[in-house]
Amino acid sequence: MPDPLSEQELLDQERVRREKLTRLREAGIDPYPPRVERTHSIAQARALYEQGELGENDIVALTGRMISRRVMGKLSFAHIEDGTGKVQIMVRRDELGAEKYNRFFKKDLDLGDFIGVKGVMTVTRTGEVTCQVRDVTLLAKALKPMPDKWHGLNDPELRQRQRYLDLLVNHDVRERFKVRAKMIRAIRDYLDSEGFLEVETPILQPVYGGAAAEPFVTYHNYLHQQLYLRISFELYLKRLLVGGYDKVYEIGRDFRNEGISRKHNPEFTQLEFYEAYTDYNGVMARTEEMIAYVVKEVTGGLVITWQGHEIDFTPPWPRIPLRQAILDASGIDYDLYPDADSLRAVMREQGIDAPAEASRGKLIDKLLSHFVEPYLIQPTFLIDYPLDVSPLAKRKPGTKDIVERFEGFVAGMELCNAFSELNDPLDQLERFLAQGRALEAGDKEATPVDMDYINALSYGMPPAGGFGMGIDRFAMILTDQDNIREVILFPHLRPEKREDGKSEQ
RNA sequence: GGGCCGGUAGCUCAGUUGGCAGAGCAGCGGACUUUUAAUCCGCGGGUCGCAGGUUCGAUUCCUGCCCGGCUCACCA
Repeated sequence: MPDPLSEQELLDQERVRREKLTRLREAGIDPYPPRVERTHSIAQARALYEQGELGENDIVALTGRMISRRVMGKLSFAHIEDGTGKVQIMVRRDELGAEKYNRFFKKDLDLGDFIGVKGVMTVTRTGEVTCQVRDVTLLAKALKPMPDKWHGLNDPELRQRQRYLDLLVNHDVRERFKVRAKMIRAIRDYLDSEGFLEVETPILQPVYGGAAAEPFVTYHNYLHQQLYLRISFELYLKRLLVGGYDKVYEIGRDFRNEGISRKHNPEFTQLEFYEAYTDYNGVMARTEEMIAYVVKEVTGGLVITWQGHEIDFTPPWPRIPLRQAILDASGIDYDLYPDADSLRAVMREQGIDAPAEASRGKLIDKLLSHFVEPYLIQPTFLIDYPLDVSPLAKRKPGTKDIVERFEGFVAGMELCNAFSELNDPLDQLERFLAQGRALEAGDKEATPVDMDYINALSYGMPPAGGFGMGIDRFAMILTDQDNIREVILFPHLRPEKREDGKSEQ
């Protein structure tokens, strides 16, 4: 890779900025001074001025990036921006001094530079709150030109790879991640106020489990131990129920070694909570309550717009048995096909892709994703799932192969997944063994047997309901985005290709 | 991996039915004391993704490749 700082590689505009840097240093000005004088954030200064608390004798020191400049001879206007907002500054030659104004302000400063200004707050003839500047200092020089001030940065690849530029220039992106943070804060507020304990469990796990996914594998050099990045928190959180906590939750990162798509990133943020002495019906009610609380906190109401759809989160949400939903949408009643082969046959008759190696549960899941999921725009619970794809869920009484499980769908996406937790250690062991056999038979998403978890269950786990939700997807819904990359600051990207064709990293 | 779309100045984009490569912003020089996408005058800036082919001539047409986006497949 060429040295990004070598003279050879400089663009014309970068070369000019380097020359300014040299001039500044020759004039005894440190372009990256260690100290900053600041009395107010921009938002504070504006607010105080508008409240009449900053008079014409109150000197403020403001800081920010210079994002626009309009030089009109002996008078100039510019805007500076910090993390709280932007404000216009007015710079007069006779207030700054001819030397400093003509050379320093007009020539050596560029758009993108961080500057400090001292002056008084005032309002211009056009009514804009403005800092009338007595002195200007350079806080940090920018050596590269900013993206287009009007059109911003559109190139999707640059926006993801150089997110700092995207954020710098695209204010809606900056706002989006504030909404995301607010959403997560509201989730914590809700769960904390309901008596849940926030915990942290291992990311590096000797045995992975709790979901159907391929893991990332890593290695501890000093223990000579193979480890996996977690694919879920589930088995650790339920150990905490055994330990005596009634309500626990964790918000953190899961890692799944799978494809990237509009709805998938290899590492993603998950919320899981577990609650003793309830079941999936209780969890459904709590889900509605929590989501409604968060939506209201973040947006102010319960109805939002997502990609042109009005979505109403007002509880209660419809609860539809999975079998019924698939029957209504596809005409296929999977109860009539008690094994994978017969179900596969009827699916293929209808021209639906039905892989030979898929289990009955996976085929049902295929029907769900094909016929049902894309159309569930309004919040909807599908309930009662096949047992063979739900190895940690409690069997529904009176059934053989149905479990008490629901998934919540919004905006055509699976948002959350929950069930009555299986707490029968012997049943759990049998299901683990079935998973283990599937894993050995080549199902890469099956999980291995976790004997310590069986051991924990053997000491007794209270009846409980558990819940998992993709935070990123929820953020997509609340920020009106249709690609998960837009709500992850640094989404996973394929390695950047160099000119010689070798990849970096 | 398949299909579709794209890659032209730092940024956002036009354009060439094959004939000197364009605009706005940004930059440089100048004018300008109430602008705010400031304005006005002047200037610089390009491997038109890469390679090959057709042609007197290719940024434009053809082939291959690279890179990216969307989508399908994959994916609980």
